[in-house]
Amino acid sequence: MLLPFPEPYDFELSTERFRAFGPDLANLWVDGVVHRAVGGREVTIQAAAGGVEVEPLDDLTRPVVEKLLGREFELDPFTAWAASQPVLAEVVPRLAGFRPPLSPDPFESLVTSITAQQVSLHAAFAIRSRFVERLGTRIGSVYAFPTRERVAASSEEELVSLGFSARKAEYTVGLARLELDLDGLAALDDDEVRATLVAVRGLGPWTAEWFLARHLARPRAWPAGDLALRKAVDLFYGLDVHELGPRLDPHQNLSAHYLLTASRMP
DNA sequence: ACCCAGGCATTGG
DNA sequence: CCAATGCATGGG
Repeated sequence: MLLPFPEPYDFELSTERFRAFGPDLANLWVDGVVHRAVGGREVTIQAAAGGVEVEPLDDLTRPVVEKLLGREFELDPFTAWAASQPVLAEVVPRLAGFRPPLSPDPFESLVTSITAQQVSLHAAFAIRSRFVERLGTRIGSVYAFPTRERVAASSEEELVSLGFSARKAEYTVGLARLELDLDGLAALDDDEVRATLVAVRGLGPWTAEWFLARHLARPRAWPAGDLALRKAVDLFYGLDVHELGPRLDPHQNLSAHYLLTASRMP
């Protein structure tokens, strides 16, 4: 069934992140089709005229797919603004129809970031794949990302056996067991979310900012500590990432995604 | 055999 | 309060 998206929308380009650094077992891309477990069922998503074809599409799967594909981003104001900006006036049209994917679940978003701290994304994807395979539930051809309950019940040694450092294993299990309403973070403003997350062991400024950007889709999220973003900003602008941030206000999040994606286009 | 990669907490000055 | 250090894996 068709889930309409505002034009333009380039599904292939937008889902590039699900395959750019190795297979993502929780967001599995196979031959132009994205597979994702939702509520114990396998959902398939593929490009279609006027939007994406989603099977099955119902009240349970629709909000997850909309979140996953970043349907909440308002691209028109961004592209109109970008047209008058240095660098972005060139970069954004080259990625016409790019809509950053989001992490539909807060726990998944945070654990994904912990696994990606410091190491290359290739290494992070490999480690995370083993984690998803071991602690997640297989639903057809895809895996449901491990639940918070399942991770809370697992041991740090088990995660270490999958390639987590002892520290990251401790952070991940600790987060799962922590008494903190992760869904409730959506009700807080940006600075409150930052303060709450940074107070959690293992979650620093970088992780908090990517949570704002990739889970909450906050327009002003700007992961200035991100190594790849620093390099992209230096490449395109010859500027320090902290200098550029305020100039992009209030479009930092989409700008960051476009710059990062553009920086790895051939 | 190195060295670096989309951080973070800990330790030592 | 800032600088230095260890961390585990994958790719070059």
